[in-house]
Amino acid sequence: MKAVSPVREQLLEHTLVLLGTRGYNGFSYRDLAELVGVKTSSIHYYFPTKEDLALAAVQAYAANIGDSIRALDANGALKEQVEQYLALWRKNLGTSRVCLCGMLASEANSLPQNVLNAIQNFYSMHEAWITQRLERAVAEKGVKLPAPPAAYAMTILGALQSGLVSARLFGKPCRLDAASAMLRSAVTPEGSKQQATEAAAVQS
Amino acid sequence: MKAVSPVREQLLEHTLVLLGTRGYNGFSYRDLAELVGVKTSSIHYYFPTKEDLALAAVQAYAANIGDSIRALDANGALKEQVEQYLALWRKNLGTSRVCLCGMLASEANSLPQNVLNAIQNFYSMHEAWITQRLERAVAEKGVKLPAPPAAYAMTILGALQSGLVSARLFGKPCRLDAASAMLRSAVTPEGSKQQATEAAAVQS
DNA sequence: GTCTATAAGGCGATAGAC
DNA sequence: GTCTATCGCCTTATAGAC
Repeated sequence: MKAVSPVREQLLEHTLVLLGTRGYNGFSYRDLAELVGVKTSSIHYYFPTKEDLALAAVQAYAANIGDSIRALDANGALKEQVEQYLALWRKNLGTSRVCLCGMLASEANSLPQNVLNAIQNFYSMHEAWITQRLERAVAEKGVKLPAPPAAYAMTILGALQSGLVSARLFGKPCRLDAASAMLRSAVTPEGSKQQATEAAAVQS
Repeated sequence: MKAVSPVREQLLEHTLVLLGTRGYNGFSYRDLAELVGVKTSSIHYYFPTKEDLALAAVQAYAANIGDSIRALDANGALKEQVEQYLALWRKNLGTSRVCLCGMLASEANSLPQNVLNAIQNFYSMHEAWITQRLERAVAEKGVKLPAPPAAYAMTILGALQSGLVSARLFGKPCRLDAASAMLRSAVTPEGSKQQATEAAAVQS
């Protein structure tokens, strides 16, 4: 059991929020210091450079979400797994935050390679998870997909990422629904698809 | 025929590049001034504040893409229209740029409402265009979509936006292909779908 | 570990000469 | 229209006291 610094924890926690709301180029050590109630020099004690801070934030975020996703595997049913996975995405709605890795991915040109690698891992983890569920849906339920599982997983992840961004842009949480419905209906056999497609209808 | 300032044009042109590569918080008046070969004070002459510059950039970008999209309507065939539309997206590949409006959408918390409104219009224009093509595909070719046209259009636009971001993140242009294939196959009747789905296969 | 103090430079923006 | 000069503030980062 490793000792943890509560200040370091708070710095990391608030960095997750700042990165999700404003992005890497959108916040400063001063912003973070004021949120935590320390001086900027204290941040440098834990995270010598801003890039170090970003790397730690991405790793903490990915580890956190990774744990949540692995926890879903405990429950057997495919539909429930997907439903809980989508609930993880919905948690961002109404918070003016988007996925931290989606945010930083769009700032790729401002970030060092080690941070980009960590973001790539996050993307790959999600795509692998979705791909597996799609393959199970095909094998167990005879579902017909409009594309191969890996390719379809990529578009679904992209649609979810963009869904959060556009939900925030328009101030309409329902803008995530279309992407959610896409994954949901992909693991639902033809017969029982009625409710899913109706839920996917988006009011303009 | 309104007289145009060549300096203003150059400023706008380079701003489109800077916004697409680094984002709103990722470049400065100094960066822009050096690219154009003027002093920063000259930028303020044309665009008093950075927000003015961003608004003009979004409007120019949207007008430009809007013209390109409306030009597609001249050709009749649905498949060719979609192919040319996808070619517009592919133009970003290999340039380290993503869609300017996708980029700024992820920086929404740093932007004033009038800029956000312009970005929303850009999104709505794309979704309306895609929706119309999907509806035509359904009506004329009896295509079966996995979701209602408007909802499916939203996910496709999101997948394209995210496709550019992830293609740049991974340095793999093929990461846009899955999203492209999705729209392509949506306007292709069942029988002739063979090539489309094969093209969508993405190597990890 | 946290602070004060400061370095060294970048930021958007403005005044006023030419 | 474009420049020089400058303002006031913010930025990341470091040195060294406590």
